[in-house]
Amino acid sequence: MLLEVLDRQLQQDSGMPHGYYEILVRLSEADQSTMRMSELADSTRSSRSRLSHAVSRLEERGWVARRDCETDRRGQLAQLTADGQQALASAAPGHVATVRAHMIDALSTDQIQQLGDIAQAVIDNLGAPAVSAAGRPST
Amino acid sequence: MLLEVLDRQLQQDSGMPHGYYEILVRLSEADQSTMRMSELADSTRSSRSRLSHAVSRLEERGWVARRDCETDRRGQLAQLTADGQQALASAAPGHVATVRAHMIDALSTDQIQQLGDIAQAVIDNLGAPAVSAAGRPST
DNA sequence: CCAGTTCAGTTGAGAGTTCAACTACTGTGC
DNA sequence: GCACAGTAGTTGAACTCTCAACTGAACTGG
Repeated sequence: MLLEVLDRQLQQDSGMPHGYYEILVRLSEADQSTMRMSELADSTRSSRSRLSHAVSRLEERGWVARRDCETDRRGQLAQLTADGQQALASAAPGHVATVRAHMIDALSTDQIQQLGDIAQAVIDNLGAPAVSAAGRPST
Repeated sequence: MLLEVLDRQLQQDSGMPHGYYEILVRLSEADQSTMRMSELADSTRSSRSRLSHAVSRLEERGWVARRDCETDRRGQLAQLTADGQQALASAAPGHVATVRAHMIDALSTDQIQQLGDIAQAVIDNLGAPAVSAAGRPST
């Protein structure tokens, strides 16, 4: 719920779903502003399907262009366009501002540190166990 | 992203969007398992529109019934049905288990306490400021 | 009593996500 | 060389959410 609120704020602020935002960020960080679709999917932790749809929308907006991959004919490359860079540049400050305003500024330095540790602990735990709450002896 | 993962887990586990789950929970806690639509919307922090759609789906599944309000003819009452209680009962353990497995178990007692404090601080901060990150002097 | 406003809730369109096919290409083993 | 499995990516349907418009009912002032 806290999570939802933040998420919603982020989306509204930048005028795009933050999944899209992440795609643009990854691309902007990549060599030649270009990435393989699969890489992009993995690095944004989204399904291939989702990415495919998302890139289609971004393509419609002219922010990303698709090209064929020369070495693997199954492959597709997504490249950030000049317009896409523009869009990213104007969205980024809003994103950052919102996060700051709502989270960082609300917390003490200690709390930020703690939150980092907590997130890490949870993430570490996500991959492995999938434990049922029922049993769970000492282990 | 951490947030998304958790959210997705929750949804899958109980076989229903967790917004729906929350509706059922509120209703089950209410007197007569019945609430005014607006109350329900407020208490689940969802828009009236969203609630209206959601209750419609829940009604189709036979988990919730709508009735007219006797004192205010604009009003509608949502009531949890027997089937709805069933659905809730079978969903709840999964929900709880998932949260436990992925979050609670991963954290120390201190961290859980800290997380609570952090969430509270952020929430407290959400309502008021909406500060732009740029300026933000001492205030 | 009537116009104007506010409140309760619904509806429909548009957007994003997921899931389950599906196409097309690559790599492997015989 | 060929069947077969695996990989890359796309597509369409189903679902939920949001937003803006809309219906009906309840107040309020004159």
